[in-house]
Amino acid sequence: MSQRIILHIDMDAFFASIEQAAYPFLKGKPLIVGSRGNKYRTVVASCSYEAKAYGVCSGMPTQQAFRLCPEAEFVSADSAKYLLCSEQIFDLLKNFSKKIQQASIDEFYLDVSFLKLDEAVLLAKQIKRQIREKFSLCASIGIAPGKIFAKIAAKLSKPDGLLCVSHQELEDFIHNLPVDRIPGIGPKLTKRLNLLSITTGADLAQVGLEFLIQHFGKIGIWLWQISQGIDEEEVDYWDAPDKPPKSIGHSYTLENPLRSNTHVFQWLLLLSEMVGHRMRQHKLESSTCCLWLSNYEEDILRQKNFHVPTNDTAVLYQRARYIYQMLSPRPLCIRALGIVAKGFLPETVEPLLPVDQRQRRLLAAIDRVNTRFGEWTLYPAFLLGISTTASGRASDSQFFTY
DNA sequence: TCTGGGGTCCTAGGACCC
DNA sequence: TCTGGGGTCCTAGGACCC
Repeated sequence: MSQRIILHIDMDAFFASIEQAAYPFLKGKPLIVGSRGNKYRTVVASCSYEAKAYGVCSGMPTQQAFRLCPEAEFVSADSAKYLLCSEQIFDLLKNFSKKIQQASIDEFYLDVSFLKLDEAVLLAKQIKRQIREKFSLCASIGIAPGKIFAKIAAKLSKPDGLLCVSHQELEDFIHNLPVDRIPGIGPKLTKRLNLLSITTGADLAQVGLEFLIQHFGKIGIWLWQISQGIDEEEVDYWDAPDKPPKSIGHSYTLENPLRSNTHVFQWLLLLSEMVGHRMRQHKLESSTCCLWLSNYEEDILRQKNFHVPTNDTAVLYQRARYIYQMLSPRPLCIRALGIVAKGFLPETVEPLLPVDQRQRRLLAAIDRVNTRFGEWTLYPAFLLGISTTASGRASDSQFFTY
């Protein structure tokens, strides 16, 4: 049987590089891209290599990042722009294989098993060149006989790298790999492995399957497979239907903590509308509502199955509010809150009751207005007075309530 | 001035039913 | 009437990823 050849294309400093390409004055400068809102109250979504040189990295609180690099430029993330660019890169990659899969906004897999290995290396060089010419962006590419090994190779080759691991080289590659470089092994698992004197792929291979199952259960099987170079997960065809999401949620960390129920209810309605709107876009209804709250001491997560699926903002809101009111004790002060919907079913074709049919038409009309004239053109009157960058709303005077 | 926001998958205990 | 075993669902929580 011929060996598989998988390419993992991993964009370098994706968001920051797009901003540098769009605004040339940012080129060559340390740049931090964070989420919308106060630039000192967020985390680094992406940063340029000039910023990385100061020790800045993704996921770091921006406060810490600015301490390391006070002269860094800051740009609020523009996810629509990054998504568009990601789609264009995906379109470009479709030219090279029918088996191509988007792994995240800035990562793609390409199965080119129909090529010889040296041809695959030439193709990878061609892809890098085309991405540079068309988008002024750098991509790192890993080539290996399995998806996870290609991904590791791409990460190791950064920035602007190309690393090919042949079938013959795979065993050495894995044996020399520190376990914390394997995607799926995070800080906790690394610590547990290290306590058992397992620090490399060679150690994983040496302790054997039985030992790994004994200590890690199902994850142990997966760890052993990695140590043996086994990864048979397929790359999807590019025209495979999109998998529906398993959950849809929104959360928001507040500038000032909430201390009154009225304010909590306003936020729950806002979040219900955000979640409901996205479910309606996906034509999904959910039966399980999950409420997440954080005060300064702990996170509280409560979910409840309501059996009757819905994507109606008002019903979602009632459910979130119900879960909130059932909390005992209820936190007196809330710094962040969120709602997640899960347990999806496809939207019912047409509700049976006239009252539900009217509500469905009303929601659809509101969604159409907001799609055409901008988010939050129409919104519930109960939200008057909430000022938030989370919703993307400007001032109330430009909008209409219902 | 000290940690965002969106997800996925897995595990484990309790309730409930047969 | 009591007890036990097995399966499934619900819920909470942990770990990880980008």
